[in-house]
Parts: sequence; structure tokens; C-alpha cells
Amino acid sequence: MVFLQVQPDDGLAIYDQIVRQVKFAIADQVMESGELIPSVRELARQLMINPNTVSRAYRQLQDEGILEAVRGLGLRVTAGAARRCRSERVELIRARLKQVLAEAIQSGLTAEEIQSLVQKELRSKN
Amino acid sequence: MVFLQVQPDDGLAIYDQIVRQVKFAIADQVMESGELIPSVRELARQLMINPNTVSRAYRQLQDEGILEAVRGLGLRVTAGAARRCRSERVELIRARLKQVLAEAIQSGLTAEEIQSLVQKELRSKN
Amino acid sequence: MVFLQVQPDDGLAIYDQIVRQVKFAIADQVMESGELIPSVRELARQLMINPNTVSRAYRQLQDEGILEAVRGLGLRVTAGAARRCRSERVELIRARLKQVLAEAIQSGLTAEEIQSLVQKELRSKN
Amino acid sequence: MVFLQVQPDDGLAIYDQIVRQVKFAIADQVMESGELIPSVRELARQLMINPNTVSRAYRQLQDEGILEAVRGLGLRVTAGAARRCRSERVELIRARLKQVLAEAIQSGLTAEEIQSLVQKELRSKN
DNA sequence: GTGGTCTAGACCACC
DNA sequence: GTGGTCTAGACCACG
Repeated sequence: MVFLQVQPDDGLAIYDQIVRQVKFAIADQVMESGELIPSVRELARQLMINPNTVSRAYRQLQDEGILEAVRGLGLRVTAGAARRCRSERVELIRARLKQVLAEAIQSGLTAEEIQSLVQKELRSKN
Repeated sequence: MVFLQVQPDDGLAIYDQIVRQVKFAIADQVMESGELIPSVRELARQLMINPNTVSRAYRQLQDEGILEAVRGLGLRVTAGAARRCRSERVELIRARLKQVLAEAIQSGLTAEEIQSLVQKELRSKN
Repeated sequence: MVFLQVQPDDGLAIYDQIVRQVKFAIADQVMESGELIPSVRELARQLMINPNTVSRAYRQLQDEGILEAVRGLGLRVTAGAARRCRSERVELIRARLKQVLAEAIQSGLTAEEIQSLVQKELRSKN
Repeated sequence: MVFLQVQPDDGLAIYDQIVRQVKFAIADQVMESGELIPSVRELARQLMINPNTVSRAYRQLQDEGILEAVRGLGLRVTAGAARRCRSERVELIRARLKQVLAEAIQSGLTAEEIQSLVQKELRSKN
């Protein structure tokens, strides 16, 4: 879990950054189902933030059924978490893509111009 | 300016919605350069929101050079506003498209899947 | 909202007591849809507890779709809240009744003895 | 004592599950007065839990007079334990039934609806 | 050691 | 004024 990192002024709340990154880590199977995640205090120490902030992120992940508490031991990734995190991420992408494209059209760009932009971006990423 | 409308629970701040919509109206030449915009009180009354909120939106538009004060008359659209708003909007779109595509790739979608999604969206909008 | 009250050592967390009581108040239509609920600071002052604790309760109610935030104004009861709270409460009762009855049978009480207990209780309540 | 089993995420603490199950076993005379119960280490090994947890459960049972230490031998069920466990269980059931019924009435269910629910449950259990 | 809860007090954006 | 976020530090139950 050394790969987690937060930026205080990202616009996104710190606890939300943690939620997001944990979900992505689970989606990418960097963290497997059943695995214990870093303790609240440990992660807080690593990220140099307040334990309450980590706790809030973990609590939200519990509310969403991604993590489950094991009394006295810590928090564990639930069974169906990986599948859920993956589909949630794809759905998120789809929704945002949809919104951006709608705005692009509404702002006067033609379908051809948009596709050209998309292809240029996709090529530059490969 | 009757075309403006705000949604209190959009996630976006109300003053930001106003800023955004005014810019778009100028970009689409619904509002022309030199044209006087409604007074703070008038718009606040129409949208049934707090005058402070309208005032804040207008102030930001002045700070960005989109609007300018005319002593004794009110606020009017500046000379280069239309061109600026158009390019700003396209640039905004381009940046967000870029970001969404980067996330899409990072989340495991292939370039083909992404293009397929894009084409499907574009067709449904026409 | 003067009717809300919390007991520090109820076994149930304070924020949970608030969540529960607000839901019951909505179910009983003591609080109507669209109505603004007491502010975080106001309720904290009345109950003589920390605003964060109230905030946590309100946040959970938002997560469950019972309340919604109106920026700068406060929190409001959502449209479908009453119906949801009512059915949730009945479902809760049903589940607990089920569990208690299962234990009663498992502990050797006969169906007749249980029904006798139930009737005695019901009569004493009327 | 092979019949004991614990579920880490039951909501109920593990040591409480042990206390409860031991009491029920005594109430059902699965364990008789005078009988020696498994050692802390033995039970901890069987249930694959921390010996501290078993120890805590046994300590509570001693505090309640259900178990007593026999120097050099271990812990055994006290003389009046069975009677006490039975009446305690019935009393527990009665109290919880009372509470659930009170809530049911307070939540708007009529006495008839409640009795209907009770009968339905009782039938499904037989 | 673990998470859960609560308090106290600060700062922010928004209306 | 409103809610939202974060920090700091305390206490509790549990293993």
C-alpha cells in the first residue's frame, strides 16, 4: 500500500482520494479479496494525515460493501469487491465520456472534429 | 436573459452555473458584445435566488474580462468576449476529453472499445 | 425538533440515535418532505453535543437519501423520504420479531406459550 | 464441546458468542453440572481464535457464577447453573419480545397485524 | 495491536 | 448564517 498518495488541494477531498485509490487498487487486483488493508493509524502515518480522515474513507468503503471489519484485527477486502470496483469504474468512465461528448457537440464541434481529437489522444497514449 | 436557469442541487455552485451559462450564451452569440446584461437585482428576482449570488457571478465575469462596468448603466459584454468564450469552451472540452480518455485507458478499456463508445454516443446525439 | 433527545450510554452510538429518531420523525410525518431540518450547530447546541456528531448523523441520512443538502441554506427532507422511512421501520420490526420468535422456540417455549406472552403484552399496551 | 462455533462478523463479539452458547448448552443440559469444560488453550485451538478471547468468556461465566475454578483441574459447571441459565434465557426472550412488540405498536402496526405476523412466523418454524 | 466514537476547534465555500 | 472537511487528542471494546 506504499503506492497510495494524496494531494491536499486536489479539489477532491482527501478521504475521497483514498476511497478512489483503494477502489482502483482493488479493481486492478493490486489488493485481493480477503486481504487485510493497512490499519487506520498505519496509513495515516504513511500519508502524514490525521487518522480520522483515513477512518472516514475506510468507513465509506465499508458502507459501500468494499471493505468489512474483522473485530480486533482490521479491515479486509470483501469477496465481491474486485468485480464491483471494476464495473463501477467502467460505468463512471462511460458517464463522464457521455457528458463530455454532449458538451462538445453543444459547443459547436462536429462529430468529425471530436473523433479526430479522440484518435489523436488515443494514439498519443499508446 | 430569460433563458438562464439554475439548479440548486446540481453539485455545481449556483454562481458557477451562472458564470458558465453566461459564457456559453456569449460564445453562441445569444448575447452580443456591447449588450447590457440584466441588473443583479433583476436577475436575482427572475431566478429567485440571493442577489449576493448573482453579484458574485458578475464579479467573476468582470475579473475575467468578459463583462465590464459602464458607469450609471450597468454591465455590458466586452469587445473580445465572444471569441474568448468560444476558445475557452473548446479548450475546456479538449482538456476534459483528454482526461477522460486517459482514465478510460488506465481503467483497462482498449482503444477500440473507447472508440466504439464514442461513436455510439455521437450517433445518439445526432 | 425539540422532541429529539439522546442518551450518552444507551449502547447505541449518539449519531445512530439521531439517525433513528429523525427517521421515525419523518415516518410519523412530524417532519414533512421539503422541510428544512435544524442546522448542525443548532441541534448540537440543543442536545449539548459536539456539532461533528450531529454532522455525522446528518451525513449518514444524506447517504441514505433521506436528507439532501441545499447549499448555504441547510438540509432538507427528500421527496420519497416518508414512504421509505415507514417501510424501513416496518421491515426492521418484522426482522427483529422473526429473530426473537426463533430464539423463543429454540429455547423451549411452545407456540402456545409464546402466543400467550404476545397477547398479554399487546393487551397491556392498549 | 465440539458443537461450539463462532462467526467473527456476527455483530456480536466473539467472547459474547461463546458466553451465550455455553449458557444455552447448559440450559439444554448438553453440559451437566459438575462437568469440566475444555481448557482455554484447547477451545482456542478448536475455534482457531485468540486464547485471550476464550479466557475472557470463561472469566465472565465465572463472574456470573455459571462456572467455577477447580484448582489443578480447570473449570466446571456449577451446581445451580442449569436452572439459572434456563430462567435467564426465558427472561431474556420475554424482555426482548416485550421491547419488539412495543416498537411494533409505536410504529403503527395494529395488534391484529402483529398477531398475524407472529402466527405466520410460528407456523413456518414448526 | 485493531477499529469505533466523541469532543474541540479550525478553515473553507456558499448563500 | 449554512454544511463540508480536516486536525488533534481522548476513551472504549475487542483480540
